Amino acid sequence: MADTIYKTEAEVLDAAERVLERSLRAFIPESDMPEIESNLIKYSNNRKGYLGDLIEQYVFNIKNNSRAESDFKIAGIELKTTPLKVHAKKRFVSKERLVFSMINYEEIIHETWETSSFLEKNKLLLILFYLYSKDESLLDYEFKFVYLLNLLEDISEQDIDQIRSDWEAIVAKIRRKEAHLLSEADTYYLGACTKAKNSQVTRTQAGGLGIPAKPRAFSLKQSYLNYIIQKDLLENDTQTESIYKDESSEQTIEEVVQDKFKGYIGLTGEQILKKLKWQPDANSKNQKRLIVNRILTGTGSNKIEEFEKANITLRAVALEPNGKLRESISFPAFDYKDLITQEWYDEETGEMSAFHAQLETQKFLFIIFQKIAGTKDVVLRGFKFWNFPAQDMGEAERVFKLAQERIREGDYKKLPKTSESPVAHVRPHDVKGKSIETPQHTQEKRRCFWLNAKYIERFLKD
DNA sequence: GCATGATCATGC
DNA sequence: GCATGATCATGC
Repeated sequence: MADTIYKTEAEVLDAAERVLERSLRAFIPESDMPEIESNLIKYSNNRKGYLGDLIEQYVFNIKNNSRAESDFKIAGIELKTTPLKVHAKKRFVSKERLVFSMINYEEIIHETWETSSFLEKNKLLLILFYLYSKDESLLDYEFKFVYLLNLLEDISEQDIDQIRSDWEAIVAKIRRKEAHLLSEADTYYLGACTKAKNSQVTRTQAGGLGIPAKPRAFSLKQSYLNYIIQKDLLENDTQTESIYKDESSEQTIEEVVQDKFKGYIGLTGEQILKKLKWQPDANSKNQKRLIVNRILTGTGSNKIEEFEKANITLRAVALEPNGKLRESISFPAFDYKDLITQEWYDEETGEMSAFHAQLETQKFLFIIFQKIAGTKDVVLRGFKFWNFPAQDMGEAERVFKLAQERIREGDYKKLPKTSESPVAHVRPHDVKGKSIETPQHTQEKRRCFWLNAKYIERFLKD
């Protein structure tokens, strides 16, 4: 049967919407099943690519040929399939980032955003969201949403400006021959995520003599995709507040934050409260955090739309009067039995351990206060966007694996201490007296990974 | 002064 | 009620 030729977006969309609340199996004739079943066994390591191929063939009636061009040549649409998982409160969240084409380090340095191969290929996306289940054949994944997304028209101007700025930041790093230092958390909405069958694969970067770099692809961050799912597809009220003044603002996230804090840097806590004309209920311990929320949103809300989309975690830190940082930075408590099953990086699926994912994808916004000697007050010194540097990832991996080893041995007295690594350690993190079960069926207090105070301190200096 | 263990306050 | 971010307490 000849390929179907699609002439308009509407025709493609009509064809796509037939999959809603159904799975692929319903589209495949019985006679083709034996071959597909045997392919499924053969391709078990690359199931996602095969899912896309099957959709093109059986849902859209297009034979798989060159994938370099747009999937629907005439309509100019790029087809994407991406997994969802169930979430208790939000119904569905994205299981992964949305991955685009590979970054060609040697070619991309000659591009501009307007002429970029990224924009050329991906400005019009047809995204099929399916509900993933690890026990099911991919033929039985149920499709939940079909979304035709025109990047330049459907995404707000602010967000597309930010995406452009992200693209430019990634390319600038590649131009500096620092492709080996790229991290998904370098940028806000568009990221450069790793993409390789195994972690040994490397690519030559621009300039020829540079250090080999991991292959990476452009991706829309999982956090950004989640926002699209909640707002555009589920039409949930996200209950977040934008930090932008109005829709015509052309600033990046960093510029908006800069503007918000400008009038407050150098003031004491007391002066800031006066300026905000606001008094918190009690002299509570998280007063600094409440002040920061107030400065950013005006209302004190702590759910900021742009921070959720970009996976930015806000941390208020207090330097000592002498400029030292006393407190380390904590991560969520881990479960011992779960932790020893995690792989730092799963070569087959590309999945990361929780700690690795936090370091690779999370951006921090540190709001830096300094204690004033002899008083209880503080001064607002400034702020710093930061993400875990790629060159320290190996050390984080070492601490992670050390923790796993000691847990497997049941040696809870010897979990990695501050003195064992310049970067990270393991320490208790729990409310009083709360214990959980270990792999050895004993009870242990809950613990988590921390980034050493001394390690963070040097990034907070201006 | 620092490392390590322990706990508080808040919001979901 | 619990997880999370923030901070305190203790001992060397």
